[in-house]
Amino acid sequence: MPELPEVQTVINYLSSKILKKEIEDIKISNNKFLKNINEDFLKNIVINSRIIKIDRKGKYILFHLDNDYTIVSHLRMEGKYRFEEKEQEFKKHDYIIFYFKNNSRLIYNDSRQFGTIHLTKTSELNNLKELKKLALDPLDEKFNIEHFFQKIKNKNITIKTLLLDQTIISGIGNIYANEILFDVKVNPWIKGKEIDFETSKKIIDSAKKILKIAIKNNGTTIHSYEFGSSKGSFQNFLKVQSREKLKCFQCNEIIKREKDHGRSSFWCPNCQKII
DNA sequence: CACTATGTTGGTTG
DNA sequence: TCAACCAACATAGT
Repeated sequence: MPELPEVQTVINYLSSKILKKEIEDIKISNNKFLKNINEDFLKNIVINSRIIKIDRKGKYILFHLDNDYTIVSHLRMEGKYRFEEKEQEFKKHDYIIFYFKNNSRLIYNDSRQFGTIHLTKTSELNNLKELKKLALDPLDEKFNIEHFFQKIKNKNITIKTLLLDQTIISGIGNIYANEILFDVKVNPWIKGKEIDFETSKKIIDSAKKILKIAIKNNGTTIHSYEFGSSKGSFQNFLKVQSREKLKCFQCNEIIKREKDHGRSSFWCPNCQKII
């Protein structure tokens, strides 16, 4: 489900619901999400604690507890959180339940079971292997275009695939990679080594712009992404993603779709020429 | 029914 | 080190 805008939307949603609530119990019906901990250890640390802050690094959600531990959650394709004020029917693929007082609860649901959960000391957060290797995301004020350019300039793989590499730039996934490249009129099949500094700057500027607008729209719901039970609205503004065989809004050319490293690239062959 | 697709990423292979 | 491929899994669409 999530790229940066969707993850940020989930964080905004949860922050309005669960901060400072005492966690009284956890029920886990599927252990496979727990990566560097077992169920007993997670329960030991989390029960009786409170989540005091929720933020993210790249697409990883960070639940900071009041006891110097942080839960690190990645939603991968289908992970979802929802908060319930009052008990309701469980849904298929509800796998982890955090119980607060008054029967309110936070539920983690993940139909494809790809999601991951790590637990680490907050002070050692940046030593976690998964976070350590992540690049900054383009909305981070410390994001450095020169650094980005250095990482792509010798690469013999496509700019589309490079934008998906979280060690080069974090937060971008398939939808926004396609949309950003359309926005800057760069063909997705151009190799990293063919991109000059000016173009890489344009790409980053566009990434900032598009990710911000997408956050304002609560993300993009194409298949199943939702926060709580609400959906995003950025799908109404997509220019190429999921528009195969439809006319380009800019020039009426037919939008193409082809796989690049197993992921669908969508582009307008007229607007996005090969250099 | 068989086959392909899907907002991800890690491990393996050459 | 780099790039290609496949795996994890459920579900919807052709």
